[in-house]
Amino acid sequence: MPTTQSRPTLGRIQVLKASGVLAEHLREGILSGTYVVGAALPTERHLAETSGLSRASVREALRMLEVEGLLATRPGRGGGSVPQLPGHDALQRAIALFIRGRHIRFGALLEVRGAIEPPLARLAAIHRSEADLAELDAAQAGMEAAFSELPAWTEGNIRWHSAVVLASHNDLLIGFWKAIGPLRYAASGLDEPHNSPAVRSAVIGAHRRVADAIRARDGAAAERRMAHHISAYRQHIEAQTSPDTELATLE
Amino acid sequence: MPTTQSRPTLGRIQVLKASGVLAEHLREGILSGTYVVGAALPTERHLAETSGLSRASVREALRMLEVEGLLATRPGRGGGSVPQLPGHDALQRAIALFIRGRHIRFGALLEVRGAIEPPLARLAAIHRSEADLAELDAAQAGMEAAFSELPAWTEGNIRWHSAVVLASHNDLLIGFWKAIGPLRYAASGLDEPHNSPAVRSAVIGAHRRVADAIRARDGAAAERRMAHHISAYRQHIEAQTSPDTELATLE
DNA sequence: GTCAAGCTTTGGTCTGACCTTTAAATTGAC
DNA sequence: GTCAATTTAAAGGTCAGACCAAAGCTTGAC
Repeated sequence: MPTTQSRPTLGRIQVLKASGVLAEHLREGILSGTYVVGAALPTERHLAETSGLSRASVREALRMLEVEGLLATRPGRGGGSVPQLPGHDALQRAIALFIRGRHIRFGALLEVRGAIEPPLARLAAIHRSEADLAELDAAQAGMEAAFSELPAWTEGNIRWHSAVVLASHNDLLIGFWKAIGPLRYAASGLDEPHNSPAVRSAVIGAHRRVADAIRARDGAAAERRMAHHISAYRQHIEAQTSPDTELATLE
Repeated sequence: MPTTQSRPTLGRIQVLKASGVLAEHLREGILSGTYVVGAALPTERHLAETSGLSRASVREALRMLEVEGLLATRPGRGGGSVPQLPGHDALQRAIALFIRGRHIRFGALLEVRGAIEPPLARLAAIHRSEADLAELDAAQAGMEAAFSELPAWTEGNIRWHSAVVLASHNDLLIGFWKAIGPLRYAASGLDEPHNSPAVRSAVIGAHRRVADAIRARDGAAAERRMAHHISAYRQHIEAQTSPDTELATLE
């Protein structure tokens, strides 16, 4: 019978699950401010009642939003599901999953870092505040003071690079950078015991030049110098670690 | 009584939920290959039996993995939960949520694009294959042919930039780039009806110069020229759209 | 006033049932 | 025998109701 009826193009009807619909509603409510961040949602039983769904469906929706970083749930009286805005941690988890799942090689991570950190330095030169400069100086001073104390040196190095990145005030790029950081460290052996004093002196000089450009609001110079610095680091690392190493578990 | 007992540093004991434990097990199994991608997982009832949990808990775990992009579930006989590796779509969803939640401004998105696309051009020059060059040429020819046909022109423009980006063969950076693309278009009015013929001629010239550098494997030139091209586009766009526009709904 | 015991609220989990979807198996007309 | 319609079975989707566990609140003994 129905062979000659009109067949409008209609691809794969999207069957919506109850939990999915509720999740969508809550997601939109949290992002748009209808559900106030920090103030607990109605209880599961209440959500079930008002939505007409079962508690099981409500809970599935809440689990989804939890994974998305949109709420945190705590048991017990005074607990509940508290909305929050997705932070760097949620972004980082998603990126880490992507990296593991797609078998991203270590070399590709170095490429990404080499790609985004110089532009971050440029943005830092443009957007940096006085407080950013102070933190940058403090990190630099810390490294120079810890010149011959390797754990502190490494820690200071991370702090310095973080200071540059944060000074960019570009939250999304900062998120990308922070997401690949831990994986890089994990793959390169956590700290870098392979730094000769000569290398460390060179690092201090390079940092100083980048910081000068940021202070002078010279974006082009900051980007160029950071690219140079990272390129040197990369040659240094690639001489010791195979760029074909596959990234494994996170932390 | 317990004031002087030894107090080892112990922060916030992590209380694990049954669903969380199961999710972790399945996640690890999928990523490590114990559960074969494409081959359905055991049924929910079976998972419940073997794990000793209830079906409700099993389903919460499955919902979590579904959000993470690690599996797809279909009802009906022959259906089931089929493992998959997280793709660009999952990454894009997470990034889109981050952008909405953190109220990232349109201007910041332009910064991100300006930051990562030039390095992508450099990587394209390094890693491009012959097939990549062919696609790049085809996109270029398509644009020139559609010079006075705006929708096709815009489509061709996207295709050309995609061709450059894909030629980089850096899956993570490609993921970043693809994630911010739709949001950029959404915020800038989807297509760009504001292109005068003079602008379009300039675009064709700029594209040709970038492509030449990629063909010649000249990474530095490709990056420089792409940066120049994007910078011009950005000034063009910012004259028409406020960079302070907040990004709203996706798609 | 202090502190411990119990109460109450809220999420966490389980059991078992029933509905819906979809592919496979069966049946029957030709 | 072949093919289409029908039936059946195997999944996921949903629900209802119970009980457990955590954690703040209340109350009462001291």
